[in-house]
Amino acid sequence: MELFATRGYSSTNVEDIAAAAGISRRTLFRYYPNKAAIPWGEFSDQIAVMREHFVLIDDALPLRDALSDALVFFNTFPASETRVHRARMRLLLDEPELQAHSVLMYSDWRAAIAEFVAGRRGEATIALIPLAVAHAAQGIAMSSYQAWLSLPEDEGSQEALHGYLQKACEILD
Amino acid sequence: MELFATRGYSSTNVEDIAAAAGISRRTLFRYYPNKAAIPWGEFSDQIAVMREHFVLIDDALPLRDALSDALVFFNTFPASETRVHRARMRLLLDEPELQAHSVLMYSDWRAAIAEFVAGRRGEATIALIPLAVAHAAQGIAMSSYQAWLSLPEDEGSQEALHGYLQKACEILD
DNA sequence: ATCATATTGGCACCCAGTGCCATTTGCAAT
DNA sequence: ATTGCAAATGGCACTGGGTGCCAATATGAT
Repeated sequence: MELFATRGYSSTNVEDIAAAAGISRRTLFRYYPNKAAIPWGEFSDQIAVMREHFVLIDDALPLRDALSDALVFFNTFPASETRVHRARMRLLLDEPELQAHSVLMYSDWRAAIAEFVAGRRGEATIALIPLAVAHAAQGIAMSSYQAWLSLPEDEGSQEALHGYLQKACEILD
Repeated sequence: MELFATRGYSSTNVEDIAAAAGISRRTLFRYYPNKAAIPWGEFSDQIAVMREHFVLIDDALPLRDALSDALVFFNTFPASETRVHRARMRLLLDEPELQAHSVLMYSDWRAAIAEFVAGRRGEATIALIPLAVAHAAQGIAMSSYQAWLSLPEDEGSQEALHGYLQKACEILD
């Protein structure tokens, strides 16, 4: 992340990242499937946490509100990490190659959403509406982050992000 | 498209595509910014058509219905092209690298949607809700295509696709 | 026919990603 | 401590996408 922050993503080659990490290039590619996965870090591990959260949600809560809660929950982090989180998300949203890979990185995340929606509606996970809602949820997250990151650094609190997420959820029926 | 269909996307190298097109590799990269852009073809040209369509939409029509109409309109094609269209879309949705690039390819398309939504709401194009709706619209399109492509070939009519698009639009408020 | 300009192609190069195999490391059993 | 084995690591060579540079070729107006 330091290298990316100083030199930019595209002009930092994997060779240098490996050197900075004290491992060989070959070994780096055993930990990360590709360069784009590096700034995403441990993202996929967090999905399990979101899945657990879905189990606890009250069945009486309308779907839209449940999703809103889940999005807020998933995007909650220690306040002390706000700055680094903003830096990482800015990188992920600004760099075209990383933006492209987001759809793959979010794949399991969307599956978790689709699973929840499907359960609510008594449909298959791969049914039209669950898939569409999952995609829309990703869109809500991405546009909320875009709005949040365009805020000046000192206004980019976690609460502001949560506000955007809740607001953007209003596009759902 | 023939090469991709027979050998698959990833095991077709640009060298062979250029040879099949009767041009050099170097020249190919002057027409397409990268390999992934090749199967997308003239996609970006079609966005202007969608923009024109938005101008003609009745202001009284609720936003959701207007978007539904626009999606149906944008995904209308001569019935004779159904098979090739399905083949191309299957390629675009199945191949991970192409899936990843879809978010970049759809970028201008989303901008057109956001612009329309922003106009309706009297907001900026880059405001939260227009961006979120645009992302959601892309999700609606993608999940509709996924559903459509999982239909047996002889049931995958254009009307079926339009039905999915309209149905998926119901997730919007 | 001439000349300016745009298009093309060839070449060399950088970099991401991978298969293969040798080497090293960590760790268990004795 | 020593042996032995499996996992992790590193080196190397190779494929393939993408680009800068410059020469060659085609295009089209005068």
